[in-house]
Amino acid sequence: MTKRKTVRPLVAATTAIEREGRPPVEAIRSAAFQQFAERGYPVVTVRDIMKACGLTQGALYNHFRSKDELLHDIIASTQAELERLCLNAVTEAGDDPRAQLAAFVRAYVRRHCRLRVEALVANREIGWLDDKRVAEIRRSRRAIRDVLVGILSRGLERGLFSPPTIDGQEDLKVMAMALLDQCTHVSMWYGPGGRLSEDQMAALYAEMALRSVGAKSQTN
Amino acid sequence: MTKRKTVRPLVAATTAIEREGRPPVEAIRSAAFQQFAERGYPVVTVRDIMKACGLTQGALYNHFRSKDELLHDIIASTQAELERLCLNAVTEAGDDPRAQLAAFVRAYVRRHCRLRVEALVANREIGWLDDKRVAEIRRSRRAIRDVLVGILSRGLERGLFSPPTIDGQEDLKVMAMALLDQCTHVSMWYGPGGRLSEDQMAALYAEMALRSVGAKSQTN
DNA sequence: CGACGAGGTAAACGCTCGTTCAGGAGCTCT
DNA sequence: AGAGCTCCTGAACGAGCGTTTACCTCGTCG
Repeated sequence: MTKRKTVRPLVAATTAIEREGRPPVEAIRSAAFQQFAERGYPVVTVRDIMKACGLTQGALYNHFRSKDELLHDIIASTQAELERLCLNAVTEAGDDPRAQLAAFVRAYVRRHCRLRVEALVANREIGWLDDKRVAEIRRSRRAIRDVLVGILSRGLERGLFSPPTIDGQEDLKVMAMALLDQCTHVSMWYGPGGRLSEDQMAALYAEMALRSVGAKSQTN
Repeated sequence: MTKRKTVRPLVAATTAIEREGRPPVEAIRSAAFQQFAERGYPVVTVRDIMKACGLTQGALYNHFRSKDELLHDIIASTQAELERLCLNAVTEAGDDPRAQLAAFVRAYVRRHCRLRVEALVANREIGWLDDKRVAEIRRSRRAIRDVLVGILSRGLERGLFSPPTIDGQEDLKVMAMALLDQCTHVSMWYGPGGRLSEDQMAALYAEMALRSVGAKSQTN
């Protein structure tokens, strides 16, 4: 078999010819999102992206310095918005770590259901960026994880959580990673075809998280 | 920037020049595993793989029909072994669904810690295979998920689990996916550098799973 | 009206890819 | 010794890649 012509979508996504009066930069960004999500950064060509929004290869370089920079542009904006969303959810949830954890998970899951294409790309394609940019994204991911670790450790201090222990000691970082993995990868399989709505998914995952960390009852 | 020369590893992995007396097919398989895990299937070239085991490009085609078939070969064998491992763990765990769930999760997590390179490739690179082969792998994944669903539903029948409900009803498939996502993606970040051993990871994840599904106590 | 710049086209460049193939080295058999 | 294998080499192939370039087509404004 020689070079593959068409690759099956890595995840289902709506296909549509882009650009209905939108400024071309936006059309390119959105077409790139679709294509990267469906088939993965390295196999999507500049020609593919530009054809999807009715332009030709060369026109990309009127708007972005390179294919790499296009990827960075869409990943970085998505990631920044996710970080902001998580922080907001927690600060608006009041003082109780149980409410904070539930709010965090709900917001995080809802977003990964609704914007699964964007989430998918941001999570899967970082590796193609150069070192400095990858470091920037990873900092943001660590920040999100640390928000979660913070919630867990406050809940533990106040005796509201009793998470599993290993040799009598908790490992909050690992627990936070486990919870995040669970919520993040909803974007790999959740689709409008499923039985559960976004809100139902959010509620289910929040409940599982509360149980995992042994949250004392009487909660929101 | 033109075509990228070197890409940062997507995940840390030991690098070593392969082939110490092993038959070349084995050396190729193992070199391919390393490289696919570190940098991803589409950007790893046939030349890369063969250089890593001290041969030249052309020699690949004495052992595999194509680069595609090499990928299929290593993914399929890994996946088959995972399926077998999961079934074994459950049947050896006796009759109690709580013990079955714990045994399943322990085996699954331990394996994804120990063989994280293999797990990573099998999970991330399926998309590059052709339709028939991808269907085969997905069947195996579904089978594993259904083992988990079976455990949950037996536990529910016997009143040993009380999982979260959505509008008064459980969704065992979604719960099973959530648990599997959590355990699978350990392979993305777990490393020998971490505080927890494989067994400790397995124990922690098993405990989280039992709590998530509301397993009644007196267990293991 | 004519200059100008923004933003498009399509050919071309240099490179790398997966794969093929003619040739050769090193075995084991007879 | 030499035929017949198994396996490897290294050049070659056609194709596709990201990017550059020369040119074209507008709408705007002095």
